[in-house]
Amino acid sequence: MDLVTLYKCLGDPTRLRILNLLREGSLCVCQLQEALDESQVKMSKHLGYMKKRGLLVSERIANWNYYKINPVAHPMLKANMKALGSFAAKDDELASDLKRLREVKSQADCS
Amino acid sequence: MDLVTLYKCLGDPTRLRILNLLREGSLCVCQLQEALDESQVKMSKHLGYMKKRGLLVSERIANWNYYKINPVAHPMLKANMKALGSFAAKDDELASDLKRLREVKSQADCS
DNA sequence: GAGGAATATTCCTTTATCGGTATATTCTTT
DNA sequence: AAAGAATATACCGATAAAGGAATATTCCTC
Repeated sequence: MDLVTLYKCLGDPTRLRILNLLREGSLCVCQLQEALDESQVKMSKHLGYMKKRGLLVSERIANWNYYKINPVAHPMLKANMKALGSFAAKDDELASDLKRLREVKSQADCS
Repeated sequence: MDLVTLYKCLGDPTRLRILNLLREGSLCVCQLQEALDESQVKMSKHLGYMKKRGLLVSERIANWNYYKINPVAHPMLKANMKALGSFAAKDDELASDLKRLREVKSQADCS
């Protein structure tokens, strides 16, 4: 995966919000959808976009598709994800996304 | 300047090549143009794109317009520029861009 | 195998991006 | 003021992105 592709993936607000949540580990589409309060299509498309470019990997378990950051993705991704963490603390939207994710997770499991 | 905008700026091959050279400090359009062997319009447009978004600042001196990285740009930019440095050492194109820049600089001054 | 849930894909429209050609602007020099 | 150099802008065409609506796929359960 080349650097330009990596930055293109990062250069979209929805994808940044998704990646912010994926710092927490593997998540399925509906969890992301709920936490970000966005449409299913939008989620699926952005996840597909990043997977296609090697940023994410997915694993299907029953009806659910779990996405996570590709552990062998570009090293620059890890650095930016880490920086995103400290940025998220100061950013209202990213912070409340995380908060909502925790609520979503604490509710009934996807299964 | 927001994070998404920053990443959009980084998500283009020509702009990454420009930024790689601007790590060396302030450069005028014709120096960049020569070092990257690209058209004047292309250079000017990408520089304008980044300036408009707060990534670069410029200073006109006589006929020449010198661009440099905005010292007060997003902190994430600095981190990525630094990382770009180590990446450039391994990347053929970025490395030869730097080489050519040094040739350009060693030649007659712009003035 | 029929129905339902989770997800992906197709089609469409709108908007952004990129690069080129041609032209304009700005500044310097004569 | 005219010419030339360095740079910017306007306009155009091609391509990519982004999101919505509708539909398809996949897998589970009954």
